[in-house]
Amino acid sequence: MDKNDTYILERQVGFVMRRAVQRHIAIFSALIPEMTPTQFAALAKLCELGQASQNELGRLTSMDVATIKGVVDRLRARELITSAPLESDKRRLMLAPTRKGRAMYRKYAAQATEVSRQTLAPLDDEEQRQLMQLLERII
Amino acid sequence: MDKNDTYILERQVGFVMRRAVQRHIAIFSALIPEMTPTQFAALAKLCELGQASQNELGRLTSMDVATIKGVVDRLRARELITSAPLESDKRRLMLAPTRKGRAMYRKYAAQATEVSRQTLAPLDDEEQRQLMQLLERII
DNA sequence: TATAATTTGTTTGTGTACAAATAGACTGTG
DNA sequence: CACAGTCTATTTGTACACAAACAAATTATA
Repeated sequence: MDKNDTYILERQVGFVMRRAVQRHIAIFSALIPEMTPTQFAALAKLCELGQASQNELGRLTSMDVATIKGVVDRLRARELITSAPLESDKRRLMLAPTRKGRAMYRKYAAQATEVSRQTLAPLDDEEQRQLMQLLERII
Repeated sequence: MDKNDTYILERQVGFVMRRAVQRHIAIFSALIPEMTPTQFAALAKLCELGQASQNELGRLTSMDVATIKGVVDRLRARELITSAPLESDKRRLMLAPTRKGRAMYRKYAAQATEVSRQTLAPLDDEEQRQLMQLLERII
């Protein structure tokens, strides 16, 4: 078995990305203990859109139907968003942020940007741009 | 509010990394449907080491104590690894791959390398090296 | 040596994440 | 109109992932 054939866990992209995500989540929960990255993503996107169906919000935040349901349930339980079936299409569940939800988003938007800044802090500006571009290409 | 102050989900490292990991996991489970990336990581590291305590294996694979316990339980249930308390230190649970576990590892090691290859396929060699190096620096 | 601190492992609870099965609502086409 | 296909949401089951609390064993130190 050649040296280059050996499987080395530490050199696999998946492993390295998993660890990078772990560090990112740790930074996030240190700066924004009130909610998870996923919850914030859904709330932020909904605030940006004004309103959206659950499915639509899931697609735009890259969450599976089952996942977005759970996230929406928890956001609704905390009264950060509301949901109501759409009159014109009774399959769809329209979501909208509450005043409290919008306030929460405004409160943490700057912090969320800071999370990204700290995550990328070991890199200089050019390297940060490179990393983002490379990541976007392997999505 | 300045344009640059606006929080744009799609431009946050965390969001982009989460999507890249999603794609990676999809590739993994297409090529290696028999086990998860996490299970394979633990099995691979244990095969590399020959044996290790549960805690040690967790540290080396970046898994939380609760997480590694679950992973170990499932690998043991499938008879890919064995576990036994250590005589000289009764706190420690020594793990080792079974013959079946080693066979499984050998069977999929090349496939696992292929998973990394396909994940990075959109990038040329130089870009792949860059991405890996940049990721390693933000861990 | 007694006990304080550390290490290892388990348990519980919460939160993603996805597959697969189901049900109800809509849309398009014959 | 009928009905096949599609879309939206829910439910169930499995698998990470981490925090916090706990017990047991070991090590360090007073």
